[in-house]
Amino acid sequence: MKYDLKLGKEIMCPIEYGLDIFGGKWKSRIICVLSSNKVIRYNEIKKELGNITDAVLAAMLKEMIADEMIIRTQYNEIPPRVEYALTEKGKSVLPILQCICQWSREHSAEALDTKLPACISCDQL
Amino acid sequence: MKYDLKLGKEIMCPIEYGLDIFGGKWKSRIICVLSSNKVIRYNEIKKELGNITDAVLAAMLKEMIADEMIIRTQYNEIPPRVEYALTEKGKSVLPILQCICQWSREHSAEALDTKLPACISCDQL
DNA sequence: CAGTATCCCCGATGATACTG
DNA sequence: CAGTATCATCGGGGATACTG
Repeated sequence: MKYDLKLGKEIMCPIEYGLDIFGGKWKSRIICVLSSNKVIRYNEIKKELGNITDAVLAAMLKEMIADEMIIRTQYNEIPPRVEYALTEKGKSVLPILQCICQWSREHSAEALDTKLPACISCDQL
Repeated sequence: MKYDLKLGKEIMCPIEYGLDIFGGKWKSRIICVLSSNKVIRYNEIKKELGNITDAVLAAMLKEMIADEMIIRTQYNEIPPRVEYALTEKGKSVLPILQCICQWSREHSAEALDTKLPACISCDQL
């Protein structure tokens, strides 16, 4: 959901804003990965996420930069080096992700016959 | 995301489970509406949500029943009367929604030039 | 290495009509 | 009243190829 900052369109309810920030298939995972690495390079993120494509990863990172959830630091070397890290705003969602994670663990066992698997990313929260 | 209970497929990470439960465009709103009405009828939910269509509302309610987030009570009267209410599991996500709501209010002002609007549903949390 | 550029697919959501 | 049935749409996400 694009709430174009400049145009100030798409007035949204608070929960929508939150879900736009860390919802979707990848953003929460990216936050998790960044949370356990002070700084991390593009290809390391990609490796940790396993099966994300470049197009999607690049798009997610771009949105998250615009949302001020992460910062991108580019070193003009050859080969290029770019590092990503959580901003303070980014770090501030970690407790929420932990809450969701804990809630899910507590309530999924009843619903699913199986327990939720350990999650490489969430478990490092 | 359908994690068919019977087939037990789609093993997911905890955060995914949570986002499946209350993520998406409508579920969190439905939970909010139900949280401020002990019981509420189908058309009342629809009215409160404003612009949801029957097809989508019915689908959401069905999923949420399957997830054991809400209960449906049907009275065999004419005209039909059906009431919905949050289960204990459903109520247990309210603190999380509140967290998200509060976090959004605290952090959106910087990003958006405008404050997030009061939200009929969230504000009753 | 860290991405862009394209093209494509599918599932979530919406519109509309109909019914027990 | 409380839905179901169909069809249409839209965009998030994916596949692949290419590049400074």
